[in-house]
Amino acid sequence: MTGTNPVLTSAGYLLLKAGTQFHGVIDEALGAEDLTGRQFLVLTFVGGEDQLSQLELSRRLNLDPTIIVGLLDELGDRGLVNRVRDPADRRRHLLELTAAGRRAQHRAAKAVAIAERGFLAPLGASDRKQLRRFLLEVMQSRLPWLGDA
Amino acid sequence: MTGTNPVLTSAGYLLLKAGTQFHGVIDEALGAEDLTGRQFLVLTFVGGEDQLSQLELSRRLNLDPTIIVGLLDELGDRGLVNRVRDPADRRRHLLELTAAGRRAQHRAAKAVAIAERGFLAPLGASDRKQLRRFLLEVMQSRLPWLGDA
DNA sequence: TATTGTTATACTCTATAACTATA
DNA sequence: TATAGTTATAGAGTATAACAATA
Repeated sequence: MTGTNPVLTSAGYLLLKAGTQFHGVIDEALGAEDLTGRQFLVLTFVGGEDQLSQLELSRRLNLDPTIIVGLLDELGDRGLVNRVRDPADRRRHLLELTAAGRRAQHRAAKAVAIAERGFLAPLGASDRKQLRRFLLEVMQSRLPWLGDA
Repeated sequence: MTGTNPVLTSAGYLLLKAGTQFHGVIDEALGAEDLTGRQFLVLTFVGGEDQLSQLELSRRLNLDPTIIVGLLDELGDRGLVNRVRDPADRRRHLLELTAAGRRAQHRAAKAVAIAERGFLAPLGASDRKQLRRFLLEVMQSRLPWLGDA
């Protein structure tokens, strides 16, 4: 197709489309665990190193704090996440995974990894690694909690 | 940060975040042209090689046909796009850019290219090119109208 | 007086269904 | 009878503002 506008083969446009399409792929892959991509990220962040408050979680997910409430309500009802009052500052809720939450996160992470493999299948293993390095390079300054992973 | 979950440094997660963040960057860059990213893509597709109907446009943008209506109404009111009845099938509207529409698309494309440069600034020129090749490889089968650009 | 989390409300966006005109 | 485009409506998702409890 000779006349395709350069915009439509630019890295930026392809990045946008890859992002949205991969989002769909993820949500589908997580359907078996009855999780959305967003819920999976909540589990992942809550299960991470630093014990997060709701406000800190909202910043990492780039979501309004009011949205976090409903997310945690549901994951709490399903017995995957607990809210614990911070004894040092009783306004804050510290978040932690239950044992079931940890198991669900692990299963979901496997499903996501497989989906990612499938999505990137047109690339060979070393190209996939290099793509990851490029993206890490680009995003490092924009995702401060990555540190220098 | 030693304990960062591998999910958060995976190609897939970084792809998602890069996509959403770049979306924000684009919308901001296009603010000067008073266009959203979506409107810019409409102009770009309509200005492209094949003369599209609204239905075909909705497929390329992956948007419901009912959403296209409002988009074209506004871009039409602003004198950037025209709807022309297809003489061969009078149910269809063929879309075309006005002269002003073509100028707006060109200006916007420049702004977007600059924004993309900024977004990918952590990468050198040859890494940017390679990133684009990787993304093209991955997305080629998912964006059929790219052909083998 | 400021901050964390919560609730209620309003707004935006999208999906669904029904309609017109063409085929 | 099916399709392209349109309109109206309802639903989902989000942002805004106000509130209770802590600091």
